[in-house]
Amino acid sequence: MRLTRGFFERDVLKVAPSMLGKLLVVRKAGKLEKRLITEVEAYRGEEDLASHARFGKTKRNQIMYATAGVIYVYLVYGIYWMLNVVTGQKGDPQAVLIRGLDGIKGPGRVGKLLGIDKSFYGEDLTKSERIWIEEISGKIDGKILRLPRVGVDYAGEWAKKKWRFMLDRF
DNA sequence: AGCAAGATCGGT
DNA sequence: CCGATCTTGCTG
Repeated sequence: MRLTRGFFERDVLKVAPSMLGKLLVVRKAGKLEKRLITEVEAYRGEEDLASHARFGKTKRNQIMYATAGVIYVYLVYGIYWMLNVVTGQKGDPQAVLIRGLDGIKGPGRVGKLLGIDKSFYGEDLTKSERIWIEEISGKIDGKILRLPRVGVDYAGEWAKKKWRFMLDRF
């Protein structure tokens, strides 16, 4: 069953770990690509110096201030599309970066596999016909690891926060 | 207008 | 360790 608005409207530190073990579904060339989400990172508010929202609202990050459940994508290093989900209350910039799927490690590879590009910016996960997240039947066993976020050394103390979550056995 | 750096990855 | 490749946000 597809996740609805309420799931994403909670604080990002609640949403991020609860996205683990959910199924990311993307329609690609007419076929549905379904993968378990195994690793995510939380970015929380303008005060979070690791977040793109640290400069306040800009053209690139404006979607982070929108209603939860929409997608934030951006290009890093001129090559890789990063797939994020906006969370929390409207006006409060929060997002979850999807860093890994079952069998796919690394956010750059996730974007590449799923064919993510600029056209996904602002897509609504609760309504879209080509991308959404589903609850799976049954339970995922194993614990959730909490680790520091990757590639944000410039963020000082904020780089040390353990806002990266991953399923132990993947 | 110009520039340095980037929520990465693959090859040396 | 380094290059790829291009957008972004800051500086002047």
